[in-house]
Amino acid sequence: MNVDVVNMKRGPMDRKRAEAGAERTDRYHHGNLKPVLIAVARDMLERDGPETLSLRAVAQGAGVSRTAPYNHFDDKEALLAALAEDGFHAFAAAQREAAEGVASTEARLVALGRAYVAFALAHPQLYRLMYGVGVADWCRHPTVTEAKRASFEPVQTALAEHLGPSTDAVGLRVAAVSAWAEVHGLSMLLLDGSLGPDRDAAGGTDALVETILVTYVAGLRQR
Amino acid sequence: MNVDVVNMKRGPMDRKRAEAGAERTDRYHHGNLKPVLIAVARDMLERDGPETLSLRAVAQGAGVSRTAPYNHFDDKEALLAALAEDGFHAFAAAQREAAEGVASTEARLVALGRAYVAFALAHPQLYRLMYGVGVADWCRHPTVTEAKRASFEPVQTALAEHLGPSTDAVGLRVAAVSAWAEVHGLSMLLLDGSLGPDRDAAGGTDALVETILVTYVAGLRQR
DNA sequence: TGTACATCAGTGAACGCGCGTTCACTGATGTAC
DNA sequence: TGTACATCAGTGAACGCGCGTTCACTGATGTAC
Repeated sequence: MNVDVVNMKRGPMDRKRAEAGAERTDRYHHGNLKPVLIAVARDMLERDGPETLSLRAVAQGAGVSRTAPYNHFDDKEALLAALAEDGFHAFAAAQREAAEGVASTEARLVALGRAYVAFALAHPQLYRLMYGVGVADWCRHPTVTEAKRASFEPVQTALAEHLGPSTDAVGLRVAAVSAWAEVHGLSMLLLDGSLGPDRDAAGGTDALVETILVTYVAGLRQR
Repeated sequence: MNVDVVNMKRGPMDRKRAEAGAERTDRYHHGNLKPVLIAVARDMLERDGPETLSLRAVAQGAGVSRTAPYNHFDDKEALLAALAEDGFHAFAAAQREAAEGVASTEARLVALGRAYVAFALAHPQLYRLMYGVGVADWCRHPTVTEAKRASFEPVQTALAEHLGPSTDAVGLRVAAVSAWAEVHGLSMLLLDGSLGPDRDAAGGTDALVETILVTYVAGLRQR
């Protein structure tokens, strides 16, 4: 929990106008509620999962009345959408960072895969939300879909380089879907506990992931 | 909806003891409630998804009081577990059927993958439930875990044959996890709508799946 | 064959809960003059 | 600089709902004698 952020409210802080960088928050108008709601929701999401996250609990966690969030989000789904969108942006940043400065395309693809699974394992419930668990549809929130699409540019670039210009657009797209399926499937199986015994048998999660990624990438050229 | 099954109850049927094969059901003791609950729940699951399936609605759908299900299931999760377990048995049967009589190991692996994705697409919400959506844990229901494990025997056998005796137990296990991740990831991405544009670009869902499977299996030998 | 009785598998009422959301409101803020 | 006023962003009460589950009960069944 972002206890610090939450406790800023109602604290015995100065009643003067905020200095630059030091917001006062113990007032009727919170002044900073939207990001606080998102931060609290993100923490609660990881604790409870998207299926049972409740808007009322988020409001309470932010120290605000149950209805205050409606000044910032149309409804509960809009808050979930904001979480998912932020999630894809953070994921995209992690992907870019993983690819940075890795010259060999094989090594870059493996690094991207490693970062992919690491992100899912670090934020399990956020990852599930990003892929639609607990939400009927992201259709009403095209910004989520767009953020998702954008987050795949690093791997698409790496794949295009790796496969070379002889691979046409459709072939590239199919290869990207296949790679996506591999890491997404592996992440989901790790998250839902399907691979309990296999993690140990293969010498730990990292080793299992590494072996699978290296083997997968090695198999890419032969087509 | 299994309307026939449901409507059997309270119908103007004979009040005599059931003849073989013709159950009378319009009586205080339903006599057939457990399988009817499961059938109704399966239909409602596909309509509503595991997140929002309600035990009360299932009871009502079976034409029975809200509390009647508690004579057959400890709680809601036990009913969901029964659905998931049945799901894995049906999945296992589909896998065995797909593998049957296909001599070449490459073709058999592709056929198993095709049947895998086809099962997920045919029963999207059941498939999601089988992989833990809407349920905290299958730990309390080891029969589900066992049914899941057993359903992977066909692909494990095929993989062992395909890779040959030079592959050790751990290598085989890792290869199985990788293949599982590929088809599971592909299925989930298809189900959650992530591949909307890609289905068309690749010439339809079947073509996309086929290309990915063939390419994946072709890459298996080179390691 | 008849009867007592334990057991099974239903019933309806009720408990207690948390949920998303609407509503009329009000305190605080910032701006125009 | 002071003041009127529109707007913003909170409040608390309430609505209406569906949920899982418990409880005391009762009708139906099947079995032992």
